[in-house]
Amino acid sequence: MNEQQIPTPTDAELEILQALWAKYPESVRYVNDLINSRRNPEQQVGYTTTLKQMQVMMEKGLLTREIIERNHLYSPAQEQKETQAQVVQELADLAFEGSAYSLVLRALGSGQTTPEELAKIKAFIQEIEQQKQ
Amino acid sequence: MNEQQIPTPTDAELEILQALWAKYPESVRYVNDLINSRRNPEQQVGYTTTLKQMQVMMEKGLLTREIIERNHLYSPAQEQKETQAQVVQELADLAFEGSAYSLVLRALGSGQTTPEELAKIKAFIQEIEQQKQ
DNA sequence: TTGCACATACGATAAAAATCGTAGCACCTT
DNA sequence: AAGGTGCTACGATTTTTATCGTATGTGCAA
Repeated sequence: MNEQQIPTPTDAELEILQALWAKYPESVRYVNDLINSRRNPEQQVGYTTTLKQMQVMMEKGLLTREIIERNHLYSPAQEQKETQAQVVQELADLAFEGSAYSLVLRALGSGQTTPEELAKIKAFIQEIEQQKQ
Repeated sequence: MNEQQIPTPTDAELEILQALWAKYPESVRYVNDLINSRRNPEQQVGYTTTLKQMQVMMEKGLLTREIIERNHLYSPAQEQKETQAQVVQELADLAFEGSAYSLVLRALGSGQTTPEELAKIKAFIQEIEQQKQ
């Protein structure tokens, strides 16, 4: 029985994945430091917490591990874009009646996108439209 | 001390909100039925579960309630678009390094958007660009 | 007026997610 | 060789989220 299916990550797991997508393979120490550098002083998380989290993630199939000269180095099991597609789909189902379209509209509506980004998005849409025909 | 801040909804709470955005004010029964109609037979949820959930949501400030002729009718406390903007932002932070832009790209990349929707998105971007200058 | 049929309130429990404490091992430094 | 430093393993606990059982109330139909 090949356990093919990878569960979609929880919030804390996404935080860890984000650290690893930026650079991998990497150590627990690296991930823990990076995470804490982005958190308020009040909600820093202990090293063993991150360690345990990553061990669990390995069991779930979210991470892989290699041991090089006694160092444990972890990597994401899926590519960033796969996981991202997964979580976007999930959010669309949960809060946008399954429509990626209205999710996009909402994201654009936030006004946080720069003119350059808007231009790139338009270009990307052009591309898709080209392909489709 | 005016408790202004509304917490971002959990998954189960979003499911309930989605039911109410479609039509409100409405009863617990309505919400429970609608939710179950969208779920597999195995994971149907009991009436009291939904009831409890909605009572908690009221305490959190996510829902409001009015009592009309002994019927308890609930409504979302926030507009749909506000909550949606909130959860999109949260997901962007968690899985897209805070960038709504790359979230949009990923959502578009899923290939689930129809040509019509793509056209509308382009039009919407035009609008934003107009406003900005 | 008895007793369903349905509704709410609320405590309890279950399940899932997140955090931490402690033990134990290896290596370095003195 | 003794102690310090830094790591992993792993059980336990805490916190949050989700689900449910039971008690109780009210109107309506037989």
